[in-house]
Amino acid sequence: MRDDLVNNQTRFGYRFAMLHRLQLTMYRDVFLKEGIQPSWFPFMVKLAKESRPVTQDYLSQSLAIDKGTTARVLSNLEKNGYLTREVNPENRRQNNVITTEKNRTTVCKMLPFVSDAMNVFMQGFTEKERETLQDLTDRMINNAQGELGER
Amino acid sequence: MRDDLVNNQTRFGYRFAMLHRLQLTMYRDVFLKEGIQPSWFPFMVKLAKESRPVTQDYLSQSLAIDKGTTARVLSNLEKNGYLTREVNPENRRQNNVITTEKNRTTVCKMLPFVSDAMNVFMQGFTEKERETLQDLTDRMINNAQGELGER
DNA sequence: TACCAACTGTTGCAAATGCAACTGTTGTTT
DNA sequence: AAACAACAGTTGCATTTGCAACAGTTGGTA
Repeated sequence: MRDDLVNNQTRFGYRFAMLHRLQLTMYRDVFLKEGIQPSWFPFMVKLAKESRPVTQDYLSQSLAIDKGTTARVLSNLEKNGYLTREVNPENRRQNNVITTEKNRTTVCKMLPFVSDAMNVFMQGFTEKERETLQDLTDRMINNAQGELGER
Repeated sequence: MRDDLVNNQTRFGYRFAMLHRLQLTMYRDVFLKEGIQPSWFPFMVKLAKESRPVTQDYLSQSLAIDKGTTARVLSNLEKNGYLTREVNPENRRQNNVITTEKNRTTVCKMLPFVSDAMNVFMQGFTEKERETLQDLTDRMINNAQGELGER
């Protein structure tokens, strides 16, 4: 082992990727059994939380997911009845994307599984530690989105 | 906005995924310009740190990446001269995977870019906060790997 | 020895994903 | 008004990825 090769700073990249892969592994099966593709979920949750129509561009930007990918995922979600899309009459370049009740219901049904997975990750964490983690991760996301937004 | 729909616990899943996507966006270009596929990097780093041959199964398990994916990534890395593979004579099911000097050199060349990206994420973080983040993320990874390893 | 289960790696398949090129729409400038 | 740039979304392409089926190897058991 050559510990000098990779310092703690760079290892955060590895940690982010690991956490992402591990969580996917943890609930992929449950999602697929419910007919939900894991790639759908970020969009489903984001939409469920919105009370008014949003554009695809908004979803793409706020989730940091490519607009092409977004277009295809939304197309699948529409086919499966989780959302409706219609051209915005005031700006015919945009689509008004709106959640259905089916989407909200399904999201509520799936959230406990995510919560369970998160409990595995945070086994042995104090309430204080969970709060700290929340604070640090949210700040990192804001920092990164701020930087990328400037380009 | 319906904040009651998704509590803070479940939002950690979203945060992990966001951090992962954001970091990829941040240095994908730099990697590709150097002829490195982002998917190669975890394997390159892991191998560079090992002084003795490892199996594909070890890499797959320790990185939480599917063994099929591992086989294909390693095949590409071999073609590009970043590692050598040979059947282990003592157990002909296994491959001895060994880093080349080219791999170590390239990893060292790329690490500063990762480090820069991490600095963006942790803008405004105190040294103490970085240490806390390291502690919390490492514990989460251990928790999750422990759980998944039991299956 | 013969059989069988576990192990290790490979490959077919389907789905995901970023990029770039493209279409159509809107807004700005001359 | 005409030309052009910016915007929003779609699609072709190449790459990635997990799962499952498979092949070869090893170890244990009858």
